[in-house]
Amino acid sequence: MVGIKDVARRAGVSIGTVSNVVNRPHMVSASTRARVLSAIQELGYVRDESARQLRAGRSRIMALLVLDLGNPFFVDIARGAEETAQDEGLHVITCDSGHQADREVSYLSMLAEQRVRGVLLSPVDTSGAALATFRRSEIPYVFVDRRVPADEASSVSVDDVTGGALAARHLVETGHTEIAFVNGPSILAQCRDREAGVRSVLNACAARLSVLETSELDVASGRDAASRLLGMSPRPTAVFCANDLLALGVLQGMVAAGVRVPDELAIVGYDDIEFAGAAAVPLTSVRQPARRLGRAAAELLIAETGDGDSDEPVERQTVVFEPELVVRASTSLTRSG
Amino acid sequence: MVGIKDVARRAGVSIGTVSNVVNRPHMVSASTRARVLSAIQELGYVRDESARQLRAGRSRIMALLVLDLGNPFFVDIARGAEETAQDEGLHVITCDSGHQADREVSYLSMLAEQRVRGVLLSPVDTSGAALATFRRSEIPYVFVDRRVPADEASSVSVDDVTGGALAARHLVETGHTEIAFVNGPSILAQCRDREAGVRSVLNACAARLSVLETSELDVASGRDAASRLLGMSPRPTAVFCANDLLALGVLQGMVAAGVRVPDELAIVGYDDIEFAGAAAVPLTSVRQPARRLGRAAAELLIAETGDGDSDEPVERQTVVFEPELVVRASTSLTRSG
DNA sequence: TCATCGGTGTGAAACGATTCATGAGTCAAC
DNA sequence: GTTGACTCATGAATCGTTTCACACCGATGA
Repeated sequence: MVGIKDVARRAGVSIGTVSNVVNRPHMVSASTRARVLSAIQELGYVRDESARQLRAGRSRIMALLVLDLGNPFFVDIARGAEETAQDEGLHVITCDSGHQADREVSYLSMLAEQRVRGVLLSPVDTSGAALATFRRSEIPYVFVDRRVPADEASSVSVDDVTGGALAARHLVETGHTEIAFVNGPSILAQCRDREAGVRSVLNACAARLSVLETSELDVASGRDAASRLLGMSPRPTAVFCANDLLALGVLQGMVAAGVRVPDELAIVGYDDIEFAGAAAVPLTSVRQPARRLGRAAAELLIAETGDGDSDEPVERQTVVFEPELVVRASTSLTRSG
Repeated sequence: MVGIKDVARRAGVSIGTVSNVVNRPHMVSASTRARVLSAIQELGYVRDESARQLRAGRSRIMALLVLDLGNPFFVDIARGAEETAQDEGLHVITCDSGHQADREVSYLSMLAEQRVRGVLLSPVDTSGAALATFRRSEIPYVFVDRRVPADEASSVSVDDVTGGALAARHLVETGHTEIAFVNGPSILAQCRDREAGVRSVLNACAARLSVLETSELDVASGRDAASRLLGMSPRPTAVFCANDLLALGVLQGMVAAGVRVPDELAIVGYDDIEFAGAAAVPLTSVRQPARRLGRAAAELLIAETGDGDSDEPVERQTVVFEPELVVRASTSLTRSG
């Protein structure tokens, strides 16, 4: 593989000069520069980032480690992060832990070995066992879609308690008193918070709440939940799902079972992914500003890693966005039900 | 940041010994090994992959560069690739070109600088302008979801001509004679092939075909196409879309306009993403084995990069999977239409 | 004529790991 | 007591860059 010294030889200059041509062209006379550039062209020289990084001690890559790329919510976060990174001349690599703690650990250790500039992290494991070892690497990280105390790290999240409350209030206001909450694994803070929001509203009124916990936050789990809901008596008249994938699964199960939505069962999802609006019955959902989440997280991380020229420690920030309820057909009675 | 020499000093051994403990533990006596390991623990040493890679000349990372992570089809490909990579002790990083040639170029040059082990590539640009410079880096690559001549590179794809024909035949067989094909940008080989498949069937029978080309392969473009379809006269009775995102958009537009599906308009999608089955009207779709695609591509790449120990050039392979039609409600008349 | 100075280019010292030839020590066999 | 074989550990060379102190050169000013 052709290296800088091959270029130097070809152009008849020293390797230092080649490096200057590449990194500080103004320090090199026009004629030399032209000679070096054409040598680079002819040889097809591509600079070796690992050598560069070894010398520099820092990488130009930031990582985004998400819970589930199958969830378009996280894809939107990735898009937001990439937008910001691109503005700063950084690259983003996206890793998918698939909700598995061991994969999270494996990715984190790889990222530490790569000495990435920083990590945007949407962690599986709240206990921090995975993070405990990573933290020693001193690579900065920012939590995404998870609020943590500011002394631990910066974080960008959406107020899930409010989100849960929004959904619950909407169901109460549309007259439901028998409500189910299909929640994901309670190990996830998002799930616990959404449930807390739901309870805060329902405890204050006459509605009855049943909570069904699923093992995953995906469509298949939603279908499972649907069959469990069908077996309940009295059967709830409304169901709120911890995310849109669950809601789509529940909807699918209900449609298959001939249950009319929203007449016999109202459904509210969470995230407002693009597919929510295109569902069998367009889903009412709690919208999260995913792209802005990604942008903000990347900005915080960049601020934290700084340009390395100032020594003052950047203070950590906790950014919390507000969710928004989007009402669609899945909770709006159109015919007399 | 703590390096191998800090560990060596702490454990009272040479750096070579520390390296041996990490990479060939059996070559080190038990007592020394224990001493070194505890030094590593205490100091929180994390080996620097860039130094390692600089020495080794090769990376342990393979890249997957896809057209659009917002399309679950590509997420499934990523999952498949990761499964295979994990078995080989490699890591996958996923990059999203978002159908933009300039981002593709930018990612490719980053990957070349990183000296990744190889790239699984689902390219925007068929002309190969982006690839032309990348090819000089001599980093192996395998095409995913795009067939190319075997002398150019290995490739793993699905027979899109057959896929298009499957969809068209299904529509003809269910009695349609006025058929629209909502296609993505014809710059994409997949789109051209699917159209060819459609034409091969429709030319042989009495059906009439109109082709609508969209600028993107996403839900929003599908909605646009829907409004164009609504304005046509005679209005087609069936529409085949080049992927499920387009189909979902068309479906959404039709439902919003009060057009009954499938009674007034039958719809067929492509890819059979998970959301197709959960749509407003469950979509008939042409299924592609995305995960197997990813797995196969990763396997080919790994075979190609080899273990570096043998010099015989691995011959390139062209793997082609067969698509499969999945019939659902969007093309099955249930009431008298 | 001599010091100074900006503009260019050089060469060597890092960066942090891996690897390999070599050496030091131990033990068994002759 | 010498030899050979074997086990462990060492130290230096190496990977491909960047960076920095220094050298060179022609021009300018005193």
